[in-house]
Amino acid sequence: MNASPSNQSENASQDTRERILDAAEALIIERGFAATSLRAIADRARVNLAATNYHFGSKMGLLAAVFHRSVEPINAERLRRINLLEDSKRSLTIQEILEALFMPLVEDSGHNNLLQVMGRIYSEPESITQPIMENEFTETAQRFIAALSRELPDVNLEILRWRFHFMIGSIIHLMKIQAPIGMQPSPEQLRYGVQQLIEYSAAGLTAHGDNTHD
Amino acid sequence: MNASPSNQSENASQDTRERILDAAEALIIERGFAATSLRAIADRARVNLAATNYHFGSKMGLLAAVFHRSVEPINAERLRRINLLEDSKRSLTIQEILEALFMPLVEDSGHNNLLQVMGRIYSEPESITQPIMENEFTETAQRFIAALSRELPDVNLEILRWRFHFMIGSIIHLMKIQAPIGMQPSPEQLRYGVQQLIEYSAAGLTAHGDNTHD
DNA sequence: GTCTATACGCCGATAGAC
DNA sequence: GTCTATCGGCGTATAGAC
Repeated sequence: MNASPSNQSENASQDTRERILDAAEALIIERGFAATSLRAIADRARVNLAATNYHFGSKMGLLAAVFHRSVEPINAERLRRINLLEDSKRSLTIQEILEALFMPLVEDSGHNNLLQVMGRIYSEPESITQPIMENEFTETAQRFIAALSRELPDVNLEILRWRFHFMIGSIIHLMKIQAPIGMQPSPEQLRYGVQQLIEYSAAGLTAHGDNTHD
Repeated sequence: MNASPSNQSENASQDTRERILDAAEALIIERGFAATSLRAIADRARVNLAATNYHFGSKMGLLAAVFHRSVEPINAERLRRINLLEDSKRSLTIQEILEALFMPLVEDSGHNNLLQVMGRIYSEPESITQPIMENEFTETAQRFIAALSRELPDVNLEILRWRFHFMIGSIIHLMKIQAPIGMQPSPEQLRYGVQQLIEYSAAGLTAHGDNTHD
């Protein structure tokens, strides 16, 4: 495994790309995206400054690539779990669905810096970053909203969408406060926070609207 | 009222400061903070570039001043309402407390661009912006957590703090998606979203922890 | 004190040689 | 594919005019 490549020039190019991605990821975790310059990334990756723009087009393109590499396996695991649950044909609890959505974030699956990257990137400036994440997350969100709606027939679909957004806001905020400057949150803290979030969100999602007073 | 000032130089200085603040606020709402340069702000305010740094020390200092000017009356109104509620000496509903916290955001009190500024600023890059907002919000948060804790004696205080953070994440996310690029959300939409959030959060805050399954 | 003119060292991006 | 050179714009600092 990982034997010497048959085509060395192809591999060299792949290697440059990967080195840039690795360096960018490390620096983003350390300092955040806005505070990380392409020059610092190029230095760390031992490549020329212009190589970053050659391979990724722009700083934003590089951000999108780093984010995608981190979030793609998590989304895949989320979809695997919700598929498993739905294949069982039985009725699901809200807890089960939310566990399928959130537990892949805190369970180690090879790399363990996914959460740190996401925490950083979710904290980045507005209009540039948000479309990237929305695209990355749309399919997953639709699948889980559908699953929740199936188990919550009394909650109007439009209202359920609102509530799903509130939940997303909570998990984003959780990742931000758990991943402050260069500090690594302990896995136990993270898992505990996510468990609290699941309990909180399950209650919020199932709220019935007529208890407006007393 | 507003008669000619007795000291014109004092007034001129105040005027420059205010013009910079106004220009900064307008541009931040239009483009976001990171995308707004001090040069653009100075041009719009018809002052010299260096005047921005003279009056506010740095771009971040200017951001803090803009944010403070927007959020201070809202926090004052929040505290006024929670004081009123607590002075009544009766037991409060969670709904009432959350309305005191969130309704000042969507009720017009003179200016109506407070929400847009906050939506923009909450979307800005991480470590620079977050301390500003935390300082601005700490007193209010403590008062409301205390009020909620009084009415939720069965919820462990540490868990209640987690849940309060989840709720803050939701309102931040709501402000971000309601205030996208240059677009003004309708007051009805905003009010509806906040009402949904109150209902959702009230259910989440009161969740009792032993319904982990079925 | 208030404000201006000017400059310094970064930044992201790109054109063109190899 | 990679490199050098360079561009315009940025936040910031300061010396000096009023």
